[in-house]
Amino acid sequence: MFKLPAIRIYRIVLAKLNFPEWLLPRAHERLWVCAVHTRVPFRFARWEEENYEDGVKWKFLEHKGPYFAPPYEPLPEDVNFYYDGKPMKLSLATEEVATFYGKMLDHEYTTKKVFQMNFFHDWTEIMTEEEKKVITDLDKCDFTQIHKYYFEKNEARKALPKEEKQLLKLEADKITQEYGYCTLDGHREKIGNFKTEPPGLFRGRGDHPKMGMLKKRIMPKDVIINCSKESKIPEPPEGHKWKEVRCDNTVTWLASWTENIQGSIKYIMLNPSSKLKGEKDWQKYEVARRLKDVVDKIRKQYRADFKAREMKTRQRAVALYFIDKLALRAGNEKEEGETADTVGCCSLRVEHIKLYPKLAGQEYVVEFDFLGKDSIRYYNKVPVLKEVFKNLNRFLENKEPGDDLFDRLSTTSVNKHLQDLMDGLTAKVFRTYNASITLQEQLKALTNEDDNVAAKILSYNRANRAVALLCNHQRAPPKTYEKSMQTLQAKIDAKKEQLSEAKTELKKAKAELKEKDDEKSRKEVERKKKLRERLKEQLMKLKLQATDKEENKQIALGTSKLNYLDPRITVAWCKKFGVPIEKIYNKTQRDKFAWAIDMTDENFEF
DNA sequence: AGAAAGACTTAGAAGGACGCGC
DNA sequence: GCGCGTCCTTCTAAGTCTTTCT
Repeated sequence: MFKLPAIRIYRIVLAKLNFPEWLLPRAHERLWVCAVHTRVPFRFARWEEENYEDGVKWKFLEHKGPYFAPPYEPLPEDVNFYYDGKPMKLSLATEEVATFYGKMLDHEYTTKKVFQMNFFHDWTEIMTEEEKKVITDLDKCDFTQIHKYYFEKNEARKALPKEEKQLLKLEADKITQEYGYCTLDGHREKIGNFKTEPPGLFRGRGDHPKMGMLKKRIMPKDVIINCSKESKIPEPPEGHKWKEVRCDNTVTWLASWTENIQGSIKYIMLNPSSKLKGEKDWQKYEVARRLKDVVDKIRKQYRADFKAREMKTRQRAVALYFIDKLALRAGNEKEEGETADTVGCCSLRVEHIKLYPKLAGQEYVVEFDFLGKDSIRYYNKVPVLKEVFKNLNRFLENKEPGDDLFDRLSTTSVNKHLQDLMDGLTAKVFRTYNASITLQEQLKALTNEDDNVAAKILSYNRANRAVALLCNHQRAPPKTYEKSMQTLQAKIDAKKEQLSEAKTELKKAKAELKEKDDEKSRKEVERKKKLRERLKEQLMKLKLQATDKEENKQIALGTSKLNYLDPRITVAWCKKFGVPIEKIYNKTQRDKFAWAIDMTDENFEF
C-alpha cells in the first residue's frame, strides 16, 4: 500500500537532486523499508562514498583475467637479419627483439640516438654469448628484410577479401565477449583494457631518456588477480600460475602487473561506461560545482595572500592564481632522468617565465614557455595583476635559470591548503571547474536560437574550443590539412558558381512567367526557387565546415569533452536548442555519459 | 615528515572503421 | 563500387592525488 508511492516520490525527489537514473530505486527493490526508517534509501545514504561503507567499491566481482598477447611467431626461413652485410640466424629471443626494431624502421624514433642506444643496450642483454660477441655495432645491423616482411604482411591483411575480414572480426568479437566483460555486483560491465600490453620498444613522449628500452612480455606469473572470494577465480593459461590472487574490494581494478620501464603498476580496469566509473565521474563534477559556490571567497583569499608576510604563503597565492586563471596543472615533482623534463605550476623554473613591465601596450605581462604533460608546449603571454608581477620579481631574485620559481612550494602543501578551504578541493578541480563554467558561459554567449542545427553545432564547437584553448589541449596539425582545405575551398567556389547560375535561371523563369502567365512556368519558377534555396543551404554548410576546420587546426577538442566538461551542460543545451545529442556525442561518449543524458533536463545549471 | 608505492584520471598518437563524393 | 579523408576506437604513457612505509 505504501510501497509504490514511496518509491515514486523518491524517484522524483532524487531525480530533482540530479541523481542518475541507475541510482534511483526500482520497484522491485523494496526500498520502502529503508525509506521509512532513514528518509533516504540506504544505498544512496552515503553516495559520496561510492554507495558502500568506508571505501568499499564492490561486493561481488568476477572476471576471466587478462587476455595475454599472442606468443612470438618466428620469422620464415627466407627472411633474414643481416650483420655487416652477411645474413645471420638469431636465437628466438634475440630475433623477437630484433623484429620490434625492424617493425619501427620507418618511424622517426629509430633515428634518435637515445632510442638507438637504449634499444641496443637492452637487446644485447637478450642475446646469447655468441651473438653478443658478433653483434657489437647497431650501424652494422640491417633490419630491412624484417621490416619489409611485416609491412607486406600488414598489406596482405588489409587486402583480404571481405568475408575473411569478417571472420577475423568475429573471432575478435568472441574474445571480447569472453574476456572483455566482468560481473560487478550483479551487473555485466565492460572492461576498459582487458588485454595485457604486448612486448615491444618503449615509446616515451618528448625527449624521454628511456625511449627504445625493451618492454618485456607480461606473463601470468607477473599478474595479480583481484576478484571476490566467492566468485569463479579466473584460470591462468595452461601450465602457468598467477603471481597472486587477492580479494580487495576497496579498489576497482581487476588485475595488475608491474611494468619494467618505470617500475610502475599497470591495471586492468572497467570501461568508462560502467556504473562504477560513471558514478566517480559524476562525483568529480559535483565537487567542481561545490567549488563554484566558494570560488569567490577563495579568490579573495589568495589575493589577500599576495601581501602575506611569509614568502611561502605568497608563493602559494601566486601559484593558485596561475592554477585558477590559466588552468595550469599542479606540477608534481618528478625524478630527474627517469622521464622527459616537463613541468606544471609548482615545478615551474625560472627559465620558464619572462617578465615584461610593458609589452605591446599592456602592463605587467608574463611570458610562459615550458613543456607540460606529454611534452606539449605551453606558450602564453598574459597580463597579470600588479601584485602578482611584483611577487614574481621577488621570487626570481638571486636565482639561476634552472632554479624552482616556487622554491618553498609543493603540490602537497598547496593541496593541503585547498583541502582546508573546501572539502575535496585539490588543484585539478580548478581545471574542471573553469573548463565547465567556460563552456556554459560560452554556450550562452554564442548560441543563437534562430540558427539552424548546423550553425548551432558550430557554436557548440566554438565554445568547446574556448575550453580546449584554456586547457592547452593541442594536436599535431593533420598531415592532410592543407590539401583537404584546398579541396573544401574548391567545393565552395563550385557551389557559389552553381548558386549564381541558379539565380540567373530563376530570373529567366520569372521573366517567362510574366510573359506567359501559365501553370507550367509558374511551376518552373517554384522549382528554380527551391533549387536556389537548396544551393544556398549547401553553400552555407560548406562555409561553416571551412570555418570550423580552420579554427580547429591545432586544437584537440576531445580531451576536454571527455574529461573536463560536465556532460549535463551539453545535454541541457541540446534539449534547450533542439540539437540531437548524437550530433555532439558519438556512441562511446553517449555510453560514458549515460548518467548525465538520463538525468538532465534543459534547465540544468552547472 | 618525507619518500615511495599505489590507485586512478587525463593525454595524444596510431591505426582501423566508416561514410561520402565521384 | 572505389578511393580518400574523417571520425572513432584503442592503446598506453603521463599526469594527479592518496595511502603506506620508513
